[in-house]
Amino acid sequence: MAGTIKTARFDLRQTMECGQFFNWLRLDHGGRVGTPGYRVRAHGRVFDVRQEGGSLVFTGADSLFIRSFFSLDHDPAAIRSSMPEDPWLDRAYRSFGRLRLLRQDPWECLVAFLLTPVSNIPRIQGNLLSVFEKTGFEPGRMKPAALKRLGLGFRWRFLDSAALRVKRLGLEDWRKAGPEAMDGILGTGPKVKDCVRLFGYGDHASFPVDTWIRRVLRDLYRVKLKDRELRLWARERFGPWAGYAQQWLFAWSRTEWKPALRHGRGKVARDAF
DNA sequence: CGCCAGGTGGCCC
DNA sequence: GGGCCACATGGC
Repeated sequence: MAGTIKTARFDLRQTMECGQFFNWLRLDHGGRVGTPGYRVRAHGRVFDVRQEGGSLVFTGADSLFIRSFFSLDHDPAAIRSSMPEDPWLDRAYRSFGRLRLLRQDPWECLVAFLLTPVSNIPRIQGNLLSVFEKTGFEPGRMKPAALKRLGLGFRWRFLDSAALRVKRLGLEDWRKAGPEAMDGILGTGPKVKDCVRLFGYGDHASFPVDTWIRRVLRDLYRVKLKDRELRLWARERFGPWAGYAQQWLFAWSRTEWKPALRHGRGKVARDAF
């Protein structure tokens, strides 16, 4: 299974590396000209994909799956237009407006985001790879003793709790039960749940508030609200596609705002932008 | 080599 | 409900 799909306003690298999804490896392209490719593990499959100009080139999956996984039916320009005028959003959109929110599998997505609390993206990615190699993401193979040896820190308990819960229902029924099936699983606070709603269940109005989004809204938008209200404020402001705004702002703040903060002797927080 | 990291749960008041 | 704090390690 291989193929090519023409795309518009799509950037594979932004999509893979913006922080919504961790289950990929960059393929060494041996010095060839062109964008680096990725080996992707998602929905229990493995496929390779790279971008050549306006086209997505893939092997190991069929085009229907690729269209769905990469949300090629979404229209970023229309999504941006559905939101209000906003200089900060403009900035973020200018840099990351070609990413697409992926359609991830809810269970794989939950496993990944249970590894995120007080961690960092390189580590999350490494941890996720270890978990896959050890368990194949099968709840039945997620034994405490095995999880403890993977360098997950305190997060091994979260996976253990999730695996226990899912084993009780069965993976298929658990998936079909929707986001409420996360209730009672250790480690699923508001942030993790919002991420799984957004990235795993396709709830595009969801707006996860993490440390970077919190800073952006506080220091740049000058919104002084608690996290709980911030989520609603953002949903209200950005509308049914608020999840895209979240991802644009998140990716931008980490890659462009954060470095400027570090070099700015502490005071460029807002005015320099 | 300290500091910090896509938070959360369990206390205390 | 709000304000602490430990949580277990690795990345930089």
